[in-house]
Amino acid sequence: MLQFLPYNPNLFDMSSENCNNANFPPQDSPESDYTAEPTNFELSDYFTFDQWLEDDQAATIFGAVQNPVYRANEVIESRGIGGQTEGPSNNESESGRERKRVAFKTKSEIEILDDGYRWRKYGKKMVKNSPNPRNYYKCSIEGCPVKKRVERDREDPSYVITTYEGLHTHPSTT
DNA sequence: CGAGTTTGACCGGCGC
DNA sequence: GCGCCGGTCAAACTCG
Repeated sequence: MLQFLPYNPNLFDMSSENCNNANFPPQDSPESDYTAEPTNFELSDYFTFDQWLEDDQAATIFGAVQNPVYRANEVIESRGIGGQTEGPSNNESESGRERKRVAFKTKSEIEILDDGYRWRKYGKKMVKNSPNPRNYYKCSIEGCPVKKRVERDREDPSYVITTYEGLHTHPSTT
């Protein structure tokens, strides 16, 4: 069962050795590090989460969280999927990179948050069981495979759910 | 004119 | 096989 973790800036401290620590981010919240007890958190159907991202590649994605906009909007939930290798030539080849997926749920009036990258919208769909459309974006940098989905929380439209997939092959544009 | 957006069409996976 | 659904494509369009 997943847990709701109160926002803790240390969670996103990518500059420290935390990135190489197997316990990063913490699986079990140390009592003193959080302002509230973790509570059960029921995910929407939109995402399935298996495990925390553990390697420093996560920093590429989590870098978005270090952006002031995200901090201001209080990241309340973030988890990643361990990538699955696909196709005949599996992992470690430069073309068949491991896929990573990370979702953020942020309280925000606007849906297009500045996360340091440029995005090109390529699709919009109404999804079942939600009154809100889902928007699809690709990173504008040529050759960069990163995509993201943006939609409003079906239960609380004041929240925006952003899902990143893939790893940037370039530094952020800001 | 180039870059980004809009929007209906198209496609593949999945359950029946 | 068929229909549903989520994801992507691409032509037309908008904007600076």
